[in-house]
Formats: sequence, C-alpha cells, structure tokens
Amino acid sequence: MEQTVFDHGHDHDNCIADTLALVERDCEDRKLQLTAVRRRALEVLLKEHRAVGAYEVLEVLRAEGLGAQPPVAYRALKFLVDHGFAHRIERLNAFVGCVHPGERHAPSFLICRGCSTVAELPARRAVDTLRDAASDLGFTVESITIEADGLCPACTGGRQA
Amino acid sequence: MEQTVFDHGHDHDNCIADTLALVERDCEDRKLQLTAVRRRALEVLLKEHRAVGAYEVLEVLRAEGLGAQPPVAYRALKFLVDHGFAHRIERLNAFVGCVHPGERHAPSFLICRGCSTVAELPARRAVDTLRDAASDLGFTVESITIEADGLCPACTGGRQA
DNA sequence: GTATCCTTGTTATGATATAACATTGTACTT
DNA sequence: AAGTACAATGTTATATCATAACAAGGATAC
Repeated sequence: MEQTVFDHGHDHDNCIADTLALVERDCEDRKLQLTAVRRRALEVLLKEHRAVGAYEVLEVLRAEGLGAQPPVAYRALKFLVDHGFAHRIERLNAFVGCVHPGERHAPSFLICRGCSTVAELPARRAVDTLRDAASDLGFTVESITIEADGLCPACTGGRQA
Repeated sequence: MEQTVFDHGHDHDNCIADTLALVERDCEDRKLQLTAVRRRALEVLLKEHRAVGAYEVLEVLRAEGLGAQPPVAYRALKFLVDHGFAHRIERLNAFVGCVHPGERHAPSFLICRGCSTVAELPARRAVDTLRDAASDLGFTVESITIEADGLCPACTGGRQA
C-alpha cells in the first residue's frame, strides 16, 4: 500500500528536510532560482500536510520582511506549482507542498474536511484513461485535476458528521 | 462512443427542453420546489454548454427582477448542485447544467480553454478506483472532482496555443 | 560594465463567496 | 380560516481569493 501522510510514524522533520533538499537539487539542475521568498513559501507549505491559502503564506512572508503584498505570495506559489514543487487544491483554493518533487507523476488528492489534511495518491491509471477517452472525442488534455473530499482516518468516527 | 456537446448535429433547443422536463419531473417526484429563481438559473446554465459564473447568472436574474443580490444566485446554484441538476466546475469557479439530471452518475469534465465549453464524461471506473484506494487508507470519500483542461476539437489546431 | 532578463515591490482593483438577519411564501394541521 | 412550522427570498455588509499594471532591484551573459 502507498505510504501517505495519514500513516503514523512518519518522521515529519526529515520529511521536510528531504523534500527541500530534493527541490534544491532540482532547481540547480534546471537552473531555476529558488529565491528566499520561494524557498520560504515552500517551507510554509511543507510544514503541514494541509492545504494552505495564499494569504496564509503571505502572512508568514510579511512577518519576516519577505514581501508584504498579495502578488508576492501568488508569484512564489505560481513558481512552485509551475515547476512541480507544489500543487493547487482547486476545491479549497489553496496549496500543498508536493511530496514527490521533480518526479513525473499523476497525482490525485484526498482532502479531509475535518482537519484539512491533504494526501497525495498516484492516479496514473485514471489519468491515462481520461486522456484516452478525451482523445477519442478529439479533445486534447493539457492538465487534470482529481480531488476527493471526505474524512481521513483520524477524523472518521468522530463528530465531524 | 459517448455522445457529447462536441458533436455536431446535437439539437440544442430540444436538449434544453428535454433536460428541463426531466428536472421538473424529478422535482415533483422528490417534492422539491423548482421555484422561478431556480428554474431560471438552470435555464441560464442549460442555454450554453459552458461554465457560467454565479455573477453572470445573477445578471440575468437581476435583469428580470428575480433577485438582485449575490446570495440569491448562490442559493439557487446550490440548490441545483445539491440535487444533481448542475455541477460546479472547480477549475473555473463556475457552473454547468447537468446533462443527466436525476441519474446517478460519476461525471468527469473536459473543459476547453479556448471556448469554455464543458463536456461531461462518465468516469465510473476512475471514481470506483479512487474510492477503493482511499478506503484502503482508511479515508472515507464523500465526493470526487475530476476535471481536465485542454482544447476541444473545434479549438484544437487553431491559434489557442 | 552594460544589456538583458528575471524577480520583487507596490498600488489599486477585480472576482468570487458567505454570514447574519428580516421578510415573505407555502403547506400542513386543526 | 387561523395558526404554526418550515422553506425560500431579500438585503446589508463584508470576507476571501486573485491579478493587472507599472516601478525598481538583482543576477547573468556577453
């Protein structure tokens, strides 16, 4: 079974550090500038496996003198999303750090409405199927969003009904 | 192959009338009030196989004295979505009329970035697969969004690159 | 070292969405 | 027909999400 953020025993400090290291590496390889603003924005996302709004990222940046206006946050987030270091969660108009930065992947997301935790699951099969079906209709797919709302293991059985 | 709004020769007037009739029927059966506001909102959506924003719906309602403030439009749209007569397109923060009202179905959407046309495709398989995968992780799925952005047949090969 | 491009800073505004509360309409009961 | 309970609408005000447009600073490449 896939390892996800719902699992216990996932070492979060290393999880952040490892992902950051991967992203740094990737940026060097691809000559991308992981500037202070962008790096900090990514750290904010990675700190929690939860969808974080642009204005929430902005608050942190602002508190640290890294940018005070919305476009700063939106631009940093756009950079992260464009290069596969973060994903936009359409249901929430918010963002999560990517747990497989750099790797080509076809993610789907499980979004808990109890705690806002977002888990990323591979959805290669579903994506290929949809692409093929679209192609049969003459529709050229450029990007796909697959998101499920519901309750995570920790929030199931509680009072979130 | 599935019949979609990309097909030529689809008789749009009948398409609207037929869908409305189905919805009326369904509302009677289920004792739902298809009020003037709700009915008109649905007509606006059905008129075009395109995602329509809440404020665009509101403009029509306002012009016809059916409600002047945003909550009126949002409430009508919520009614339509809640009862399966319309779908929300997360990518666009907008709405489309459902082409299979009443029927239980697991829709996915092809969204053309050229002309904003939205086609609905069945995605039973993908939905079941995701549900199962989530279930294995202890996550209870309540609703699923599957959306693809791209170019429809008519817009492909043009200057929309 | 200067031209170029990328990134950031800032102002202003646009677009989407809902909370809260008052009023009206509908349908069911007696 | 009056009462009552609930559903739907109307309205004000405001929250939340997002970007256009332009100015200035910083990195890189010749």
